Amino acid sequence: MEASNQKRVAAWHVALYGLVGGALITFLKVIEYKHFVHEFTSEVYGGLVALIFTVVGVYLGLKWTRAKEIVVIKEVSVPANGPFVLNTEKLKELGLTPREHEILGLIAQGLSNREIGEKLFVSENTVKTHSSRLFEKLSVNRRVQAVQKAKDLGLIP
Amino acid sequence: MEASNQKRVAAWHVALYGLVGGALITFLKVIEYKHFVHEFTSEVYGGLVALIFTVVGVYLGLKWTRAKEIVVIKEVSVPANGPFVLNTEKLKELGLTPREHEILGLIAQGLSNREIGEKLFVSENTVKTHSSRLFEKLSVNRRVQAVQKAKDLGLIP
DNA sequence: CGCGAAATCACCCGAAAGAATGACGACAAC
DNA sequence: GTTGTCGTCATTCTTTCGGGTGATTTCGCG
Repeated sequence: MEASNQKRVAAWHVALYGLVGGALITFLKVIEYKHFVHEFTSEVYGGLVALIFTVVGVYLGLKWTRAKEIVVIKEVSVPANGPFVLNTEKLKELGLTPREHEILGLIAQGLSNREIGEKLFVSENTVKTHSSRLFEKLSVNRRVQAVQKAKDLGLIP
Repeated sequence: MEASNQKRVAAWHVALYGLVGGALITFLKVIEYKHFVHEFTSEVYGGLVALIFTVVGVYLGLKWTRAKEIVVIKEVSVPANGPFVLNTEKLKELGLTPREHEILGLIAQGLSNREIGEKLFVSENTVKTHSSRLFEKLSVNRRVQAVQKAKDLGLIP
């Protein structure tokens, strides 16, 4: 869509250029028949034509490349919601072990300790131990708070 | 640094343009003295000059704006981070009462039932009743699940 | 080899949460 | 006036959580 649009614009400008050129040639012919050119030297005449067409050329060049400028956009965003990048620094800073981090993710999915235990093939008691240490490291005392804080810190999606 | 560099380039091109223009005028004078122009009509002569200077103009226009392209870059980001709009339809669809919705928000903030009761000046039992009905309407049975689902549905920020 | 970190599991206990049920007052709608 | 919804509160009971303590195994590092 972008490319075809550009092509259409270019074609339009070419046509415009042809029309302007034709009009100018006609104009030259007219002033010639009116003996306008005989009052000046061919030097001045050539200079006039050169000036006019240079202006036209520069104008067209600007016009064309102006369309190019728009296309040259560049992404420079930061706060956006990317696919999610884990905050490894915070992870280390808090001293979360891989297992604790894993369980944190499962807690965030709304699973109970028992369900987590079944999913990981460990006892519910083990899950409770992990989550306890997890809460301690996150300085929270409820799982909802843990989830909220973990999301803020970029530990979970 | 970027700006001064651009200025220097522009000045250079202006000078170049002047030199080329002078050279062409000299060229025209030479061919005139050699009776070159007398072999053609002034139309053809003007057309030639027009063609040459148009090409020069377009070239210069492209050259100038090509430098501009680099300047135009940056900007444009697509964070799509809306401030949060409440999904009123889902709210009605689920039949959540204002009170239930309010408590849902407090649950999402990690508050316990008791804390919510104190905040709203009602008994903890009332909070439990509300949250029970809330879970029923959301088809969940744990508060973390409720928070997760509510966020997905756009019921809370 | 000893030492520490990590993971595992167990037991206890109190608090919180969840499910179920019943009840009462206010208020709008029919 | 009857009906229905909403908010309020209570009681009972079960499950889940969270905190605390202790123990075992495994693994890597010095």
